[in-house]
Amino acid sequence: MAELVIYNTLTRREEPFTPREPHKVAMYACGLTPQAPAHVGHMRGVIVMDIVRRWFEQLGYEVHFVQNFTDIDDKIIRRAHEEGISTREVAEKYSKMYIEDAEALGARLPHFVTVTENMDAIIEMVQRLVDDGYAYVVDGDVYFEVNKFPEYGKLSGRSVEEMQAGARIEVDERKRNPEDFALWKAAKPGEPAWDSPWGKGRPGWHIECSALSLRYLGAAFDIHAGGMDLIFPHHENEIAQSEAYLRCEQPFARYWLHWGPVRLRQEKMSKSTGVVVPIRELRQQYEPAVIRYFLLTVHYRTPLEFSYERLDEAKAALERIRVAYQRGQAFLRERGGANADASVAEPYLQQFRTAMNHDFNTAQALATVFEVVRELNTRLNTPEVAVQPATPAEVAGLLDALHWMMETVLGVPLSMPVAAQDETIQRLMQCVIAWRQELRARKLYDLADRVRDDLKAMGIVLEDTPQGTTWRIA
RNA sequence: GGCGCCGUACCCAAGUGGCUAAGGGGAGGGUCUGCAAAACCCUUAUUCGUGGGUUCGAUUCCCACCGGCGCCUCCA
Repeated sequence: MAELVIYNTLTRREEPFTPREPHKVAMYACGLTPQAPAHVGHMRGVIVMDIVRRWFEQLGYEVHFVQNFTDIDDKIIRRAHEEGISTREVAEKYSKMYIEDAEALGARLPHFVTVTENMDAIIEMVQRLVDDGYAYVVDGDVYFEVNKFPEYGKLSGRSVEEMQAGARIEVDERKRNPEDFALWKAAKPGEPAWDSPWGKGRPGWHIECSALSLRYLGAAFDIHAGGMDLIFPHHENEIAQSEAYLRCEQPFARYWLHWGPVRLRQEKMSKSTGVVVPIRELRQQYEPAVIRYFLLTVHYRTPLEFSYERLDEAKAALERIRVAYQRGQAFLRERGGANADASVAEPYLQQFRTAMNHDFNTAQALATVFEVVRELNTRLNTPEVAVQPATPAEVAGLLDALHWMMETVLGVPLSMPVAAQDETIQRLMQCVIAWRQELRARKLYDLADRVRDDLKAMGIVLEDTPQGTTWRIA
């Protein structure tokens, strides 16, 4: 079987994946600052990482997946003022919302860690950077000195000189170089603050990810991930401070994985510009499985243009997969179960694995899913004519394959929405279908069609087949 | 100004130095059906932004140009 290949931002190449420790994967994703409701762009990261962890597990790895909440920073402080609650309450409120959204989309949760619970690790890290001469203290602030780290710029592919040429930021006079960044910020009056060797203050923006990932995963961990917009300066700074902290004896992280932005009307979805579709609102309009499917239709590094048309397409495509799956299940109910025969499904499983092994190419993997759907439908369609009439064993094998691809790997449920599973509704539908059958038998087609039309208007689809009438919620 | 990405059919979107350029949505035709729906079959890119170059051969590699986007400031 082909081995897993991952695109590594650090080398700008696809590389075969080799774990730090056999059979184990340690991975870290930069989480968010919980200070506003999450939008579709955030959820793309959630889904990408969920797929990555699931695929590693299928390959037999034990995965330790850590993600942070930056639960104290300037934006949280501002938000707390606006809402008239504490910074802690702000962080808890929006973290909770984020977790609910992630779970609704079928993501298994990472091991969440926060800044405020790990202040000791951060202070210890900053202290060593000061002691080793990588950082300097000014009026209670601590800055990392970029010039002390010769490899600065290796991730984003830029040099300090290039950046200075186009610098647009107002330079803090107290910094030795314009590119130096804060590891620790002295508290202003009234701000939440923690004791440190440099006085009361709080961590700078980048240090938390370094301190938390190294504390929970150790040096040279396998995967460090985030949105592409974090490559510079966030991840560049993380590498500098982390590898300086490790005294340049070990790399910080081994594979850097970045997913592409979600755009809306040709512009990146971003809180700062207000160009945003909150996932909360979208969940009112689309089944979470459809949203998840939509996010998987494009390779994770490609920018994804959000649109309701695309969501509707995703809905139709997912429905096609689900209807085939249900037909197969109905066939097995009628013909009796059988030990699954995987021989028909095997070539498709191979193809699917190849796609996933090629940098988690879900778009390509989905093409294989549809080939299984066609195989299944073809066999179920033509019982007498078929060269290869469907056997329960083969159908069971194809259904197993479909289930594994969609639910186990891609995390998209094949079952219909819960209403269809309600027992009362099921009995009711049986009655309605029986009545309508009677109307059809008496050739009262106008009435039979009215029943079907009325149900359609309610979102219930009736389909008459040679085996009887089926129904589903559209 | 610097660094980088992208441009594949009506729409979305994989992909490869050379076999028929995946798949989905949509549209048209057919089979089946009381009619629908679903499903299946056929049709929808002699061609992969434009112009050069490398090569026996390029959509795929290189250069230029045109168009779109991201980062360089908080950002997932």
